[in-house]
Amino acid sequence: MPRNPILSASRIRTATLLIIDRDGLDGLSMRKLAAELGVQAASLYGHVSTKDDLLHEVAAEILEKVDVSGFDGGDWRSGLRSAAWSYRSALARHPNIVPFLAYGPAHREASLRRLDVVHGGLVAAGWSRREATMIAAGLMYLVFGAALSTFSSGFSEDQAVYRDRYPNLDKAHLLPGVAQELDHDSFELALESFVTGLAARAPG
Amino acid sequence: MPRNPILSASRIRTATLLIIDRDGLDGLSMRKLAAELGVQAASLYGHVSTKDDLLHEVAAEILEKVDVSGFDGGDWRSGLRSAAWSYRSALARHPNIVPFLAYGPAHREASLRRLDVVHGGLVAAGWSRREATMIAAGLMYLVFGAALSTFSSGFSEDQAVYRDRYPNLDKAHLLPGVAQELDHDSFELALESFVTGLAARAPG
DNA sequence: CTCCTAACCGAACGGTGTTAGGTTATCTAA
DNA sequence: TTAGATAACCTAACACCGTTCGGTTAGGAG
Repeated sequence: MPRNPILSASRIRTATLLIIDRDGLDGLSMRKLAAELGVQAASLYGHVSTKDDLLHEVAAEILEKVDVSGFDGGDWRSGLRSAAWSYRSALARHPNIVPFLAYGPAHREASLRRLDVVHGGLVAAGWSRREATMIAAGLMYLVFGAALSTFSSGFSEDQAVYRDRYPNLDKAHLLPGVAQELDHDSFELALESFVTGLAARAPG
Repeated sequence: MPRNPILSASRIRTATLLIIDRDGLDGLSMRKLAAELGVQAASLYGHVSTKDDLLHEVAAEILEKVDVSGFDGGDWRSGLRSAAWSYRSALARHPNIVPFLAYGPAHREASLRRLDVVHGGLVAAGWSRREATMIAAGLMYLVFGAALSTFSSGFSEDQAVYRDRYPNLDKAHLLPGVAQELDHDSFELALESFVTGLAARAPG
């Protein structure tokens, strides 16, 4: 093999995610990514077919960390809960890539594989195949919705603007520290309500 | 006034949405938009400050159609339900813009105004301010999550690929016609479960 | 009839993703 | 030891992008 490479698909993915986390999705360009790796932009194309493709690979890597093993033992409620929290924490770690994930999250290989496990667990618990599909879909709604409509990000504009304009709205979320806790508790409430509501019509 | 204008902010917004619906978010460029309006790209900047700004205006126009008036009379359950369905139908009409909406949906003027109404309705029904905030957040999770993780879009690749790979997954969603119905029913199940679960811990 | 000015245009700037073709360093084979 | 092969990177360019600058022009106001 001629010359030992300084680039690799994995190193490129890592640098990509680093830039996205630091500079946002719009802050990522192939030239900047190349510079980060000490290389010219064109060199990246020996390891990556396309910027879009690279982003999909990074997305897959993130979703690969989602753990649905909580579904194997125990009842479907705790399985659903642990899968949801695992999804949430995986996405919350890289909030800037979520708008990209919005291009069809349900169709990703890594996501489908996990949904398949969830589906299997639900059917094993007595739900019909169709119900299982719909419950899994509801899980995705919650997880991806929570990932992108967090209150905590970018709410720091001018608090005075909000004060008078929305008389009913709780202003607690304007404080950065509180916002994060509110995000967490809101997700918990939504998830628990979802599971409780499901249990009300559960089989067996 | 010299010369009667062929451009207007409203006409530009309409054409923008038309292109997004037809060609997707990536298919929108200022030059193409100008061509659609029979004009040069530079001319747009007399009516629009920035492409990003234009997209936000279009987003606002879409969200402006969301109706939360169902919250005024009746109990909080039906209010929540009607608001959720109104959100869903507004977003489902323009799925291609959803990835853009993912950049901080909770922070939009139009969205905040509606959330304020929802919040007020919940507090009037006896929920605490904090609970009301969290329930409204849960509503957003469901609505935006459903808007972007629909099963129905772009699932037509090669059905044979899916057949064997995900043994548990219900294959019903592979049929385009069924997919849309499945989306609808999944959202309904998630929403109803959410409301039912909430009711289990309702005040008054 | 003249002037003013809003509305649009032509051309350009810096930046983007991507490709074609050239260079170089190392490994293999003679 | 040397010749050739080739993987890995680079230089230069393409077409396109959002955006700005300085004209041009059409119509209403005096």
